[in-house]
Amino acid sequence: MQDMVEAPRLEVARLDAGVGLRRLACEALKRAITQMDIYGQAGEIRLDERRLSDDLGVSRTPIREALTVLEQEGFVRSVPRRGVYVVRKTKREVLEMITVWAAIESMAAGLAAARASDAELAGLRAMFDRFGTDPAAQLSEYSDANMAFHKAIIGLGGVSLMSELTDNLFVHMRSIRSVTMTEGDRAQRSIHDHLAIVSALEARDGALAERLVREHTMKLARHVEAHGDWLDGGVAPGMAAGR
Amino acid sequence: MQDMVEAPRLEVARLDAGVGLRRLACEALKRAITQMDIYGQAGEIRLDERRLSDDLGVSRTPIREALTVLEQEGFVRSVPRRGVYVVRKTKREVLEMITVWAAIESMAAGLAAARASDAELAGLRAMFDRFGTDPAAQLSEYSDANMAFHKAIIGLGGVSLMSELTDNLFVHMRSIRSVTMTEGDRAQRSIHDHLAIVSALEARDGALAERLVREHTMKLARHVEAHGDWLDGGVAPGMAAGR
DNA sequence: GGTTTGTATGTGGTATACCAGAGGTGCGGC
DNA sequence: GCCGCACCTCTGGTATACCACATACAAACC
Repeated sequence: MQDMVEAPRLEVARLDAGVGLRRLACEALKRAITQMDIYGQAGEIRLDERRLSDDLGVSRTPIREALTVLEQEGFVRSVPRRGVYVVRKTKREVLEMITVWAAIESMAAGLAAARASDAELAGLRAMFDRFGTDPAAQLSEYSDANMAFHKAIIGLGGVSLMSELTDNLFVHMRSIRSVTMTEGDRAQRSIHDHLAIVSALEARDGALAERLVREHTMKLARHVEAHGDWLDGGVAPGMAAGR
Repeated sequence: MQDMVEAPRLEVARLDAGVGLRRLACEALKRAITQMDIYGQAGEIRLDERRLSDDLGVSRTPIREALTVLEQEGFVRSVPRRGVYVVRKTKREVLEMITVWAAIESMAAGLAAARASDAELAGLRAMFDRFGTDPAAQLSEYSDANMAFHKAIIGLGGVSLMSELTDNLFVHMRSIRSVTMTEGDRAQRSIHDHLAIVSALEARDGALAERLVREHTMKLARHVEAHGDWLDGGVAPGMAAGR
């Protein structure tokens, strides 16, 4: 107004007050649940509200709100007057999640072929250089890279709702990644599929990309169909050996 | 025990004890929000927790939990220390919902072609006889029938997760059905598309059913793209004339 | 007269107290 | 010794009280 020269302003960091304990508690609980090997131990895993509020140092109210959110997202199940239990996904539910994932990601791939920029596709291809072509080395690390790849494709679709929906699915899938990584050459073939998908996207062949993505993901579904029986009541294979 | 004849028991409605006030409040609020014409009025629609708890006759705690659920489902937005507001979907968000819907339902149609029984498909075709072939008569009723048809297809896919996810989407879509029903012959063409989809399913042509469903739904997306500008800040057309 | 600051009010966030129902355990009767 | 009932305890559900923050209005000072 009075001049072009700005008065020397104190650049404070805008500390986001009001983030609320609910969000904090929710994230803490989700982290705790996802990194806990749910399938490693037998018996129902019950969450005690009072115990949680003691451990986290907040009252029961934010805990309850966080548990409500987690229940909506499918991580826990609250049975009235009994308590809230960590849910163990059944094989059928895992297969359903993979199917929905396939549906969404395949459409996202079709959209990405049309609207993604060349630079974005180049970035997608660059993801492979980051961890090399020997995925058998660090399975867990490869698992994360795998997830990142699929997330990236969905993001390239440009429909943020797809990213939101699949984010939840991926968090669920992460807890059963032990089954997705067995059979060492599966990872190798997975890489091959991924490269073919990137090539289809670069060729702007939406229909092909769509088909490849769907077939790739449904391949995982068939794998779980064949080797995922331990989900229904058994114990995770290889989990006893430790993380 | 003592006899086969049962003592005359009072069949009370089993006022769902244990379901909790949270569920009750949640459903009441969702009903109130969905049947309120969100786009008819200008300005932010704020929900006062104390007012709601007074009106519903329960304390603020179940109200807050219900609002948390509704926020997760995308009906309201809670900004800290300010209040909770009813969300108005932007045109972009509506388009995203339709896109996700198309992705899920098309895959469901492909699955349905393979796994639905003949009887189920016959029931699907029977849905058209229920309200005749003149959908222009009662638009709102046709809208519901339309939704029911698409829900049925998704149900026939056999993946219950798809039904759960799209149920939320459909509830959101319901509140903007005014735009989906404009252009009288759109409904006519919609019926035509639906019949073609049923025929493809009956022919067990999964790929065709998949393509038809996706094209049909994306037709709606293009319609919204063309005529849905009032979503971003305007007032719903035809809403002023009254319900 | 305009801007700034202080205060008051209202609203969401949190904590806590109370209530009700579901299991578990112990005691008594059979 | 075994079964059943009653009481107790533990836990989730609900209500309410309190607190912190945000906004708006008003007054005072520049």
